[in-house]
Amino acid sequence: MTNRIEILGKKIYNSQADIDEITLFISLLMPSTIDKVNKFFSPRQLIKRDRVLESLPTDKRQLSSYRTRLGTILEYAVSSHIDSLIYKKFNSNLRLTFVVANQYPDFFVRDQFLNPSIRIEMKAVDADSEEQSARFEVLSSLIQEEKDVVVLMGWQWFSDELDNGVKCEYPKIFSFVVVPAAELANERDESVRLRGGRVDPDQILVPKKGNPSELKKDEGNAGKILRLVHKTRRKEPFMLSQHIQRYLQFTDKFKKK
DNA sequence: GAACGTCCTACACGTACTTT
DNA sequence: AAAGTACGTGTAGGACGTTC
Repeated sequence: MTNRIEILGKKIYNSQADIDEITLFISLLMPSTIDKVNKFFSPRQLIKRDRVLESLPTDKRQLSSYRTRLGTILEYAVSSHIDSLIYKKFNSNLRLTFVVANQYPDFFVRDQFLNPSIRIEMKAVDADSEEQSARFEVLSSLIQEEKDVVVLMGWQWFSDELDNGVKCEYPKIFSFVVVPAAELANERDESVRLRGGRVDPDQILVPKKGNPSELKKDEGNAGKILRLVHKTRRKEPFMLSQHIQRYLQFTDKFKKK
């Protein structure tokens, strides 16, 4: 395992890795990272009192806000652990950096010359939200097929008890998937087309409700993570790529019981 | 009941303009 | 000139009613 990571990392900083290898590389780094975040970061810094003593917002405007915030914090924690792993193995040949410009993507893995070798978009999804409507809306035209991956993580509140008996809760990441961004975007675009829409380089268009022959700009539904793969394609998973199949296994974990 | 469509909110800024 | 007000923008998300 460790050896595989080292081989892949070396290929990456020598610019010899393809997108499947890049996806695998990030995937292999995730389990121990998530384990660390769940065992140390989250119970230490995201802990709060019991739901009864310290309730979560129920007002939807607060809900949206705290989920966004928690997602960002988890992205920070996860990315920091990934970076400490690659720092140990590759020193300054590879590093995981934040993209500080407020735009796609979230992170670059940079090589020794600080050139981006991998571009990462990270999404943290709350299992308890009504419809997991985190979105992947990046236009296909902005995606670099050979470099871009999306990391999705599912999290939920976990109830626990301190040694002194105090009841508490903190978020735990229970699932993840790493997918080439281009594949996910293609799947989304295909879904838009199957619904009668059109994908341009600069916008996603969907049929108007009253008058389906007329197209209008998508309002943000196309990228919602549970809607990404069109239902007709979901019925025939063997037609889909391995990556998309793994993506569907990930989203299945969110389906309401 | 799942899938889809509509409309809403927070944040972290920004600019343009008015009041003190 | 400084402080305050009003509204704008892009990126994060959200609930919920309607349709299939």
